[in-house]
Amino acid sequence: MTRRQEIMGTALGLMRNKGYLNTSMRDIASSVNMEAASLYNHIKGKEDILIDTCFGLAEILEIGIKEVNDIYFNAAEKLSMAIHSHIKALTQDLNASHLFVHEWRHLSDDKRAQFIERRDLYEKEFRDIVILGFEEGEFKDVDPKFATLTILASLNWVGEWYRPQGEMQPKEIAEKLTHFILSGLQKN
Amino acid sequence: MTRRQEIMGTALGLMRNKGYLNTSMRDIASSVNMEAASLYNHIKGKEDILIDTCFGLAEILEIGIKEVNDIYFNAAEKLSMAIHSHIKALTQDLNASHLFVHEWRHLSDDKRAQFIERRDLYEKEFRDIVILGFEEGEFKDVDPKFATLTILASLNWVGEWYRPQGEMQPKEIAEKLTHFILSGLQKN
DNA sequence: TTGGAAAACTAACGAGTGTTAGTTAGTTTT
DNA sequence: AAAACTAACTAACACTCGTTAGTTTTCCAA
Repeated sequence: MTRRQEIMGTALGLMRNKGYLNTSMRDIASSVNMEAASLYNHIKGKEDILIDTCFGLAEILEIGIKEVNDIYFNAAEKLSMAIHSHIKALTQDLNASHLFVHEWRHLSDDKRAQFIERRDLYEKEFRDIVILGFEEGEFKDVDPKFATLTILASLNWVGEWYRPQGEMQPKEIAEKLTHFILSGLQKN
Repeated sequence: MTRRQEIMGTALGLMRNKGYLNTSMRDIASSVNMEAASLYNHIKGKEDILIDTCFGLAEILEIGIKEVNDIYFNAAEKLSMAIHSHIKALTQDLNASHLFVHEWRHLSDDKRAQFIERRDLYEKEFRDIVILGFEEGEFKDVDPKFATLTILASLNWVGEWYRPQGEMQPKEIAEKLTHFILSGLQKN
């Protein structure tokens, strides 16, 4: 592991605990036993951490959804695989997920605009699955925009309560979410 | 409207746009055309804004869920009313909702502990409805904890995309959410 | 063994932070 | 008329922030 990766990893942990703005370069530095100024031999600046993390996770998610839309045909199957891919990516690194879900707001204006654009595109890929399901006659005639936002809210919230040492593992979480989203709470 | 309310309202708007930590007392002051120091004639400090807002909304939500659990009997009906109450409270003041959903993390340690306690209690009231539904034989045998977290994630996310001037109004949103949560996406 | 890059250091800059102290003008109460 | 209160002000305190400049140490390939 390079020093850069060590710094990044430590920074992400701090930022998940205290928030991006509340984590100072001096906090990060002392956590890896160096001075704040020395960090600049490895990273360009504080925002680098946020940028790398947010866009890194965005890319993983994009690759995941594209794979799903390439390989599978049935909408329910697609949705299931998309949920599995999303949950796998989010639970892989909870520190990174926190930045991706919560702290992207603190990106500088242009980077934030780029991030939102890619986020909207990802949302659209999800929405297309919902629409496909309706066209196939498998899904109800719901408002696709509304349904997609609701689904993604549920998925992203997993990062808030999932614990790697807990009893529910990513695969099981994804299965339960898929079932819940497809068939709801009510019997019959 | 008192000067205090004016300051609070303005501060909440700024904090929703820029985040709590990124909003300085000087920002707030200049938005109400006074000096930062003068704010202290009306509020005790910056955290006052966060405390008042978070606990104020918490109380509204608590009253709502208690009313639901007092009046209604059927689990599906209870859930529907709880969702309506929650969405009504959240959409009433989007600026306050943002602080309630996102910025409570920046409360000082003891206040944050109090907040989490009340949040967990509210969650439990919701969970009891899910459990009741299963006992009544109306709901599926889902993991109540998991289901409740997923439901609340969907509800809280509404504050991110709801626009008062948009076409979907709180009542309709609540209805759609209820239907989605009860019966899911899939036909049959 | 040595030259040079990599990686650490110290010191400082300039800006911004929440908050307090002390003061003043205007209004209300006694 | 005197006292008290309200709400604004200026000035400053005591920090913290991200970052840069310049310097020294570490370490590895030639």
